[in-house]
Amino acid sequence: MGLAKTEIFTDEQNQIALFAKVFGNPARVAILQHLFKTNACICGDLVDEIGLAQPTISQHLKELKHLGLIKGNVEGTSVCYCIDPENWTKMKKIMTTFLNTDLPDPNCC
Amino acid sequence: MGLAKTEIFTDEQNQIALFAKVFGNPARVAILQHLFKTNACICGDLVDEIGLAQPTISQHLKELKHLGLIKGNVEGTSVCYCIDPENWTKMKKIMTTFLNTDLPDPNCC
DNA sequence: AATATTCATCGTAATATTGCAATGAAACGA
DNA sequence: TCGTTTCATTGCAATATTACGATGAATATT
Repeated sequence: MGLAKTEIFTDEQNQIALFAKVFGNPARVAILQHLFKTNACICGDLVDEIGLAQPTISQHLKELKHLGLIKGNVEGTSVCYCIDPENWTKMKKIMTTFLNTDLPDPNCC
Repeated sequence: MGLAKTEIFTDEQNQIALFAKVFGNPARVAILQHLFKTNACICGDLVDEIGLAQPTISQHLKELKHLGLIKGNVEGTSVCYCIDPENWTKMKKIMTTFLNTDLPDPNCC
């Protein structure tokens, strides 16, 4: 297997899982945090900042881009990546709705 | 590989990744949502609610429990699972802090 | 005591993920 | 034009994940 049975879940549940999965690797978290911190767009600086090989960073960027959380612009030989504000906001809404579900009364177990 | 290089990241980044990873499967999202919805604790009802085999559900519950997000109480032959409010709140704080990072000025790329 | 119920654990097959070296492709400078 | 820089892509090895059948352990029911 190694493959989730997405058919039996709601679109919302699958979407939450997809977003969460992309945050499930510290390298991608670090990339996003760096993109936030530098505000300006960063390209291969990420390879220096984070201690991973260039193909590895490139692959993580690809996944973040595929989900729409970042976008990349070519600038000469280098590529400039940055957060996609609209999609980030959409994602945030979905995730926080899930996380903010009201806690049940503690008189449970 | 198949293994993230956790040594080169901060504790915060690794913790975010760990929490996110557990939400990265729709079955676990569905389990948590059901635990929230029913308020009362649920055991093997999850197997009926969600369309997965009992060992599969049991394994997902184990992972959620291992992270501390839920706890289980034995009640006769059945086991009662519920959200752990304190740890859920702690997790929520960490995740929302990450998600709520201020968006950079859009004059980027 | 014998059986049934409920859940955990083990073992396994199929697939996914992670990271890297090697190699391409595109744009720039000398 | 030729080499350099920057990034993407490919191919691979190691490991992780997902789901399930078979089985085990514990409690309840008869």
